[in-house]
Amino acid sequence: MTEIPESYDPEASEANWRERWAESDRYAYEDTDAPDYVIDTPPPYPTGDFHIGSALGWTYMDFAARYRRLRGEDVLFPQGWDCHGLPTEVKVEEEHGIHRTDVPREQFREWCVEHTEAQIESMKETMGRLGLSQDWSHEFRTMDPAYWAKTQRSFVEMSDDEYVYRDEHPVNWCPRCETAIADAEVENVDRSGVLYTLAFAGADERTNGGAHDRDAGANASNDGIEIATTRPELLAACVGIAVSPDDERYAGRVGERFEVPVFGQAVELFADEAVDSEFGTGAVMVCTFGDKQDAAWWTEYDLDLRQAVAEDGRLTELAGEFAGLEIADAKEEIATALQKSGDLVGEEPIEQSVGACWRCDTPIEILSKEQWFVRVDRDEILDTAREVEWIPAHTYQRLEEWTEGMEWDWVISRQRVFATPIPAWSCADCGHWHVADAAELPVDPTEDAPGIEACPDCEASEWVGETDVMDTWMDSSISPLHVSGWPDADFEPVTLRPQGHDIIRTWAFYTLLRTAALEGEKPWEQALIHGMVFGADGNKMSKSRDNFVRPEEVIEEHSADAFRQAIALGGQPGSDIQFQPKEVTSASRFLTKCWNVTRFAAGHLDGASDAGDAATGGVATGAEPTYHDADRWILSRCSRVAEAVAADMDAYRFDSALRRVREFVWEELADDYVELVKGRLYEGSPAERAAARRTLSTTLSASLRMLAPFAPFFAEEAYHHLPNTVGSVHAADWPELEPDDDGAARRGALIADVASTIRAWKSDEGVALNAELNRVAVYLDGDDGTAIGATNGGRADTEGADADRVELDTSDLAATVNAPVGIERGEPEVERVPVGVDPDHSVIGPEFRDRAGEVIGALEAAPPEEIARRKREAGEIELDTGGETVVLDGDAVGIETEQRAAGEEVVVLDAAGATVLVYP
RNA sequence: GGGUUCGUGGUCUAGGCAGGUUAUGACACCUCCUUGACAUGGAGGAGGCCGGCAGUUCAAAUCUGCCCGAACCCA
Repeated sequence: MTEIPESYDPEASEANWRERWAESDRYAYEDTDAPDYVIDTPPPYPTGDFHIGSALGWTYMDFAARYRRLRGEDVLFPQGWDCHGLPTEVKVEEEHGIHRTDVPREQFREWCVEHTEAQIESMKETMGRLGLSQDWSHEFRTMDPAYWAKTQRSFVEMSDDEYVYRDEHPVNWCPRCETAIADAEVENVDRSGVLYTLAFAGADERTNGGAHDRDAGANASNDGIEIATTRPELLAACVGIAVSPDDERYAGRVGERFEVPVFGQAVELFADEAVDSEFGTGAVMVCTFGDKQDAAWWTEYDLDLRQAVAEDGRLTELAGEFAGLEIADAKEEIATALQKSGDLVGEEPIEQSVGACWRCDTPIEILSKEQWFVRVDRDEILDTAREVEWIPAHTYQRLEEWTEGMEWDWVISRQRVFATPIPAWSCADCGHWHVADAAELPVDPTEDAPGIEACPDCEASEWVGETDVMDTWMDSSISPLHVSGWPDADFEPVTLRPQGHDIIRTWAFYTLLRTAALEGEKPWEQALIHGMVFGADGNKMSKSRDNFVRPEEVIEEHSADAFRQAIALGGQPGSDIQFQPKEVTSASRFLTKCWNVTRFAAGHLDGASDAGDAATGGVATGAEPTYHDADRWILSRCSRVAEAVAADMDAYRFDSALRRVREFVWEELADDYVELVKGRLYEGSPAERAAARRTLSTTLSASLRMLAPFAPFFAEEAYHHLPNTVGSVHAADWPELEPDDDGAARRGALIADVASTIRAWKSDEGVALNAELNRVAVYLDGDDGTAIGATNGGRADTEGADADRVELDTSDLAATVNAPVGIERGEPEVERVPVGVDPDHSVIGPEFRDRAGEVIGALEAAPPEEIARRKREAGEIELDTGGETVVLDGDAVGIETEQRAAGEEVVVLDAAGATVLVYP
């Protein structure tokens, strides 16, 4: 007998399989004729931390990947890394105690690469521990030249197609990172600020902006105006004042000019719908630029450009004596100056929402800069997005809302180092921009010369390489293209994009934009959008809340397989899930249960030549099996369960799929079937033992294969211990069992239920479960007798049903309950006392419509024995309802009975479909 | 302010699109049981105005409207 340990040791087993899988190419994509299933796996930013939220997304992908392999599809589950970005630069600066400008760009890049490689290793370690089955031969890193050559290629193509252009335009600017950032990288944060009310004096037409002439106001023909602002530090950038056109306070004053206090430039009042007259005084100052609204007005009203904030977040020369101050200090000093000059007329605290850099939380400024942009074609993006199947469907609306709100084109240039170089040069003489040719890529224009000599505009031949680099989303948003072999291979949408709902507006959005622009195609067939993971207290996991759980901790305490199941059962994909340690506990108990069943089965199957091949259900060489109803029943159940689980998996309902597998294995296979066949396995004839063995082998093998996507380590371990299996469970096929005849399955189900009813009764009575009983008699109920007789075709009459009852095979049942079992005809020799009625609402409701309530009331009010008598004698039931007589078909009413034994020696039990008399 | 999702025993969750038996399961709790795979087991029990109010309907956890509450996204 094969050594099969008494208990399952997940730690040893998982370590073992992890190693063996790593050595094999088990999960490698094989380009065969089978349908492809290609996952556009998220390339995470290599922070070094693969947290529980990531684990959620990746276990979903792994469930799908493993399931599809069992279905025989060619699965490509690659893994990429979105390497470029500021956080790495900052880390490297810290590690080496330098500023990035202190060393050559090439040196700095090298350090970033080294750092990133270490972070990637750490995350791969966690991925391995979780049992993820990526195909590492398809790993990609956006920092590798082979990859960023593709990013550059996409830039060049989009430049040729005029999606990419260079222009001066207001952009979001992070003063700390000192780079432009895209709308998607701006997050609104709530903070308390101060709302200042400032007095602007009326200004004479002749007054000239910039002159510090406080007397100008005094001579002006118009009155002053009070405006409200939270940003007095931007006064130097003030280029206008706006009011609502409906605001009566300012009726007729549009066009008047005012003098900006302290700084003295003159600005004009204009009216615009966008002004909220409820806010402050109803008059707001317009700066270049306080916010996006200012930028919009700047364009619409052709206002001056006064840039008061520099790239480093300090005030410019425009701010005169305040130049060089940082925003916060400038705010205070200018407020003080306003107070001194008497122009500060009010201050009050206010809660406001300000845009901040999502990487460092620093409030952003809007600066007008010459940058590279990608044109945002909202219609094209949404048309593309609508071709994708979004799971769940409502996640599309997130994308739609975001897309429709896009006002600015996507700024893709970044003033950083560790990123994909923008493949362009400018002419030193005339400033003409030359974008690289596709054949030159990859290229670093800070080091390489362009492929052309003379400037096509001015014939000069001195070129300045672009030092700006690309937004990292330019790298990651071509991931489906990269994965499918672009640009060498023709692009076809990949199967699945799995990602969290938090990056719909970024990764999903940009990928749709880029695939549509480059290939005129949708990037993927399906987008599976998952939720976030919350801690035990119901809040989003965070270190500060101390509700943080690391996947490694859970794996160490229980196992990766238990963790994966807990994730699957946490809720349906798409919803946020709360991490439940109790689900992990429950999952590891299930594994113990499975282990014990496997151990039991292995003991009976080992060396048994009649057990068949579990993997294929192939023909065995030993005794020809004689199947019992119990065998046919569990085979039929197993077949149905495999179909239902597959349907769930196809719909990405991992929660439901795993629940089905568990219920089947635990309740039906272990609790019922195994109990039913023990007798046969121990002391049956060779033929009936062979049937039990083969059935056990088939159903257990099928169960392990269904469990394999969720608990890959356990399934592999158990599968290897199960005799007659060949190779890895992960290389097996999805269970497809011959559907058995319905009648036998129903008879088996009845036997299982009777056994379980008697087991429950024994337990209740405090009788040992293997205690011998004198005799058991099973009386089939009318309805189920009919159902069981279905093999005879049509509705069974008494004879048919009886004939079938004789066929009901009781040997398994007898062995299980440890008593001779008889199938009896007719009614049991016991008192059946009607105790209630069970009206069929779906019949009575539609028939009697608004009188249904009365009918049911009358039914329930009448004595049950009377109803039962009428039903029995007439086949229909006459009832008085409020003076009116109605007639019900007898079939519309079930009679609830309690059954009492005539003699004291008999116990009457109700099973589903039968009445069971136990003679103890 | 706009959008989306969600409110089901103590906790978490299924069911809701296609209205119709006793509302699913897990964890915790209580009682009983060592039987030849398993006490990390088995059998049973208690615990629910399915957020609230209206409406539609013979019939609502399920459909509709409003309200209350929560989370996320956007402004």
